[in-house]
Amino acid sequence: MSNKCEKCIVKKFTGLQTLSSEQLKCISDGKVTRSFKKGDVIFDEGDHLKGIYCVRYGIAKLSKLSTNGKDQIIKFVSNGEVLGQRSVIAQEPANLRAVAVNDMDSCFIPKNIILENLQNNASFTLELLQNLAHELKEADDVIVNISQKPVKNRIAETLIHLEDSFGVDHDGFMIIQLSREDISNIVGTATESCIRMLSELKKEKLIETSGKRIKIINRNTLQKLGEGIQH
Amino acid sequence: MSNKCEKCIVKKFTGLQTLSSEQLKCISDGKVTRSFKKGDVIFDEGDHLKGIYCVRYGIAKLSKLSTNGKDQIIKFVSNGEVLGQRSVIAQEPANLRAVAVNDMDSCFIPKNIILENLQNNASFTLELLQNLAHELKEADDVIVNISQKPVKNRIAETLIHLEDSFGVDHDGFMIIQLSREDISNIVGTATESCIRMLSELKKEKLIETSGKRIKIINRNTLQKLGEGIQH
DNA sequence: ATTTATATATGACAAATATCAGTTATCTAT
DNA sequence: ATAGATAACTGATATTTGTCATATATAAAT
Repeated sequence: MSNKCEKCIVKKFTGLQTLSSEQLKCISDGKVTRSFKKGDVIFDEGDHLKGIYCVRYGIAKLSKLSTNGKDQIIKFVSNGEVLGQRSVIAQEPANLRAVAVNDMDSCFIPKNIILENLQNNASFTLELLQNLAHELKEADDVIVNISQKPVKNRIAETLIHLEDSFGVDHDGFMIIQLSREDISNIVGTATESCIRMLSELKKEKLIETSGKRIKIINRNTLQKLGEGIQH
Repeated sequence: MSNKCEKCIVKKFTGLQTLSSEQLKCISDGKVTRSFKKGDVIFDEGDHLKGIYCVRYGIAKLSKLSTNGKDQIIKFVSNGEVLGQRSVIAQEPANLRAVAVNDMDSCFIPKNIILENLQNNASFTLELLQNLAHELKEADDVIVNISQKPVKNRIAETLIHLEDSFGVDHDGFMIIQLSREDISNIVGTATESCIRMLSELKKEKLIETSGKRIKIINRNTLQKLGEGIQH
């Protein structure tokens, strides 16, 4: 795996593609490759980030602690996506906590390089802008779903979304493996409720499980359920 | 009220401050002042926006229809704020519906002026970027609150937020007047539940009401309730 | 391989919220 | 000012979801 930014495939998925060769060289020289073990905290709510993390391999979850002590998962970030951009752009402390869902490799790009490009590189900034615009739309969707759909539908939707985002292995089980607690923290429900709903989905032959591993076996019905078309 | 952009006070609250005098002149010449009556739909989900709306006077609500037929209110936009920026930036159809909460005046700035500035005017783009970054943070907060706090707390928080955003009149009643249905669509609950909670807050002497008008009379306790400190 | 810890699962029950029905108040239009 | 329409309110009840207790399964550690 090359550690030259010019050759990194990740850049093609991010605003980094708009950086010039010299700039990429510069990042490449200054950058640090940071690896995290499953469960490691990449940054926490309130941290002052010194740069952004470009995920090369693995998955991170972004979450926020509620006053009731529950940790709401806001989104996942994986290969070719970027962590911490919002905070660096707004020059504010992180509003979310980032934790590695599995072992993870990332490139750390120092804040000053980002800020400099924000000043001088219009296409870079535009790219970030469209990134944020997309994230904002997704956040709006989450708000609607979480407030209007019953737990079971939200779980159905979450499973579809997780499969689409991270794919399945050779047996058809989803690549991403989350604890029941994580899933309940995505949909915003009690862990027991989440487990119950998964059991129902199993009984209804929409999914199969094997430990943490989950396989969708009736995608159509599950998807309709997630869209709230039927009970 | 001047209709020259160079002199418009609104520009100081928006990215428009970063436009040059010639650019402002250009917008001023090309722009259209658009007025809306209470309840008018400014744009709808799926509309292809031809520009953004800069609110000079009045308040608009942004909402999204759920599959269950309920309209989730995502946020409000008022004086000096901008409507439709996300869609124009992302060059996508609107993901939200915008409706005038009361009579409203706005300046319409055509898309091409925005897009051109996105290409050539780094400070303008940066300003928008920070705008979106802020909106994104707020959306994250909404997700956590709506999924983790009970209805009563969310209503308390909403009332505090509405008072802070739009202020009170000489009698201490909130300027913004929403229907009970609107309030329930902010917190994501049934209208009857919302009414019941407002009644409780009245009994507990945290608020007073007079028709649609609401006055906060024990801000401290209401705020603590909204923050989830106590039941 | 066996113990220990942690995660998953299920039942019984409590609490929160939604729904439905019906009443009263407020707004709107003539 | 009055009639009709719409919104606000309240009670009774159903449904959904959360909590607590406990059992079983899985993972981690010696």
